[in-house]
Amino acid sequence: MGRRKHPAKIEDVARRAGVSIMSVSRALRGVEGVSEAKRAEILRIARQLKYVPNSNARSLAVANSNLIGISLPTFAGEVFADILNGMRRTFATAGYASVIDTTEYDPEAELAWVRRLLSWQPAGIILTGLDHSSETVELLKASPIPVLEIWDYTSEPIDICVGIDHYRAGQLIGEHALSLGYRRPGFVSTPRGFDTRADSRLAGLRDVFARARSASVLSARPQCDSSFATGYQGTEELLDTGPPDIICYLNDHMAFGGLMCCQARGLSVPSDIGLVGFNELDLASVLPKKLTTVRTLRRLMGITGASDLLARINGVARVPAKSLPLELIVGETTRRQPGAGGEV
Amino acid sequence: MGRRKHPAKIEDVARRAGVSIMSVSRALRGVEGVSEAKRAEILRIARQLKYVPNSNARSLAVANSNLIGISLPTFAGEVFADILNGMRRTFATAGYASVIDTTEYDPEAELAWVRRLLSWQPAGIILTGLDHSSETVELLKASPIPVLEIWDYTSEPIDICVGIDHYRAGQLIGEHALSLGYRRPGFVSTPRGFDTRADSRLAGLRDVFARARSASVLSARPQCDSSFATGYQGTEELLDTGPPDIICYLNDHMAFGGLMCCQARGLSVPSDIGLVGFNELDLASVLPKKLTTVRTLRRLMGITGASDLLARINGVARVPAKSLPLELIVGETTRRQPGAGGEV
DNA sequence: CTGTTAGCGCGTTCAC
DNA sequence: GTGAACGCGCTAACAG
Repeated sequence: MGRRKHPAKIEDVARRAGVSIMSVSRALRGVEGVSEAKRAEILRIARQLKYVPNSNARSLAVANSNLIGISLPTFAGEVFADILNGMRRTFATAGYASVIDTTEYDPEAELAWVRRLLSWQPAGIILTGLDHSSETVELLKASPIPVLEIWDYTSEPIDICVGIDHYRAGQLIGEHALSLGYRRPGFVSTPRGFDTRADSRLAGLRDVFARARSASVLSARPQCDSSFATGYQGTEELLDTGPPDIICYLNDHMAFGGLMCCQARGLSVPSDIGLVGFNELDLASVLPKKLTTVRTLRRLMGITGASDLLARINGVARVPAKSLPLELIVGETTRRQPGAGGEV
Repeated sequence: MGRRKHPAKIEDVARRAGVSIMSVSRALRGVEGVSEAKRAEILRIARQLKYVPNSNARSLAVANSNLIGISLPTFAGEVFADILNGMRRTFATAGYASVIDTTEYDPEAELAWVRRLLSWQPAGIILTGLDHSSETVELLKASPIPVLEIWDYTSEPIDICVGIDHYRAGQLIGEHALSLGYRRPGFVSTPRGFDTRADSRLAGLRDVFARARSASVLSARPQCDSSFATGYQGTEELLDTGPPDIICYLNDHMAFGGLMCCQARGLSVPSDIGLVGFNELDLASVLPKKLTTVRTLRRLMGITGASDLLARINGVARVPAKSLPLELIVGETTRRQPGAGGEV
C-alpha cells in the first residue's frame, strides 16, 4: 500500500459511491436525510479509502469548532497535570477536544500561543493564572470566545475564573506558624517574578508576621532543574544565613528536599525546625513523617472550571468567579504545641 | 470595548486601509510586493483592529501546516515531560507548533486522537511506544505525513523511531542483580498490559534469571493513584508472599515508595533487601541513599526524535530507527559485593 | 430522501 | 507595486 500524495476527499468518496457530495457529508456526520442503505455503503467506502475529513475546511464552513485551547505554565509536576485531568475529562465527555501548550512562565510565550489559538477559532480558551501581557488581555476581551482563568483567583477576571486565593494561603500558613510559637520564618521558592502565585503566598506570609511584629521572612530562591534539588539547596542557603525556625516551601516536593537537607545536617524536625509544604502532593502518602501542608482541590478545580466554561460556551451570559476552599493539613513536620522559642 | 460577534477578517483590514486584500495578505506575511509605507500602515491597522488570521482558511488554501501532533500516554511523571521538552524546544526553534493529547495507555483513545490529528493535516505526527491499534497503523501508513514513534525501540517502525530497548534494560538489571548474588527477584509495576514497556523489561529480567536457573521473578501490580503509593503497596505484597531478596520497580518513584515501605518494616537496604529503580528521576538527587537505577536519556531522545522528524518533513526519504544507550547507575540500594545468600 | 448553489477566509495565479 | 479572479474542502440553505 503506497502512501498517496493527496489524502482522499469527500468528493472521492462520493464518486466512488455514485452519490452526491452532500449525501456523503450527511452520512459521515450522522445527520438525517440519507437512506440507511446508502449510509452504510458510504461509510464502507469511506473506511476503505481511509477518508479523514478536513477539519480546516469544516471549521471554515461552519465558523466554529469543538476545540478548547489550554495554556499551562509547565507540564512538570502534579499540580497542572491534576487540574488538566479534571478539565479534560469534563471536556471529553462533552465532545470537545483540547489542545495544550506550555509557556514556561513567560507571558510573551502565552501571547504567542493565544494568537495561534485564536487563529483556530476555538470554542473556548483557558489560561493559567492572572499574569498575562496586556496585549493578551486586550485580544481576548475583544473576542467573543469564552475565556477561563484557572488556578489563581480574582474577582475581576477576563471572563470567568476558578482558582484559589494564594495570598490567603500564605496567611493561613503564617497564622498557623505563629500560633505554634514559630518566630523566624523562611520561604523557599523559585526566582522572583517567575511564579506570581508563589509571590502572593510569600506576601500573605510576610503580612501575617509583620502584623505580629515578628522577624521578617527570609527567602531563598535558588534556580535548580528539579523541585527536590531547589528545596534542598534553598534550605541550605537559609540555614547558612540567619537560621529560621520554620521554613515554608513552594510545594511538597521542595519541602521534601528540605527535609532531606535537614536530615543530612542532623537537624531534627520539628523540634529543631518546622517545615511546611504546599499542595498535598502524592509523595506525601508514603513519607514516614506526615508533612504539614495545604490541601488544594486541583482536580475539582479542573472540573469546576471546565463546567463553567462549557456553560459560557452554551450561552450562559455570565458565570461568577469562584474561589475554592483551602485546608491546612497539620502534619508532623511542625510542632504540635506552642514552643519555648517564642521571644528572642 | 464590546466583544465583536465576528472577528476582523483580512477584508476588514483592507477596506480600512484603502487597499486590496492581497496587499494586506502580503504585508502580514512579510513577503515582497508592498511598498514600505503601505506595509507599515497595514500593520498598524491590523493591530488596531486586533486582526488574527484564520488558520483554517490559510491551511485550506495552502494545503499544509506547521503543526506537529503529539500523542503521549500521560502527562503524569517526569518521563514524558522530559521527552516532550526536548521535542518541543526543537520544534519551536524550527517554527513548528505542537498540539498534544494523552491516551492514558488506551490504544482506542490514541486512534481517536490520530484521526483528529490527520483531519488537521499536520506536518508530522508523534506517537509514544509501539502499541497501536491496527487501524492507527493502517491510517498512518496510508498517509504521506511523517510519523515518529518514540520511547520504545523497534527496527521496523511505521516510519521513523527513536527509543530505548526496554527488554535489554530488563536484562541489564537482571544481570547486575545476578552478579551481586541476588537470587529471589521481585518486580513491582502497574497492571499487566497497561504499559507494554514495563512488560518488556519484566520479560528481560525473567529471561536472565531463567537462564541462570534461579527462582522465577515474583511480580506485584497494584493499582494506586500515585507511583509512590504503588511502589509502597507492591512492596508490601511481595514481602508478604514470598519475600524476594531484590525488588525492581517500574521507575524511581515506585522504588522510593518501596524504600519507605522497607524502612517502615525495619528492613535495612541493601543488606536485607536490594532495590532497583528506573529512569534516574529528579527525586534521586536529594535522597540520602543513592538509588540503583537505569539512566535513560529522555531529553536527548526528544531532541533526536524531533530532529529526525524534521528531516523527514523537509524531504529526507528515509531516516533509520535509533536505539539510545542505557546506563546502569550503581547506587547504594544494592549490595556492592556478591552476597552470601547465593545458594539456598 | 437527494442534489444544486453559494460562500466560509485566505493564498495562488495572472493580469495590469 | 498592485489588484481581480479562482479555488482549497466542506456545509448551510435551498430546490427537486
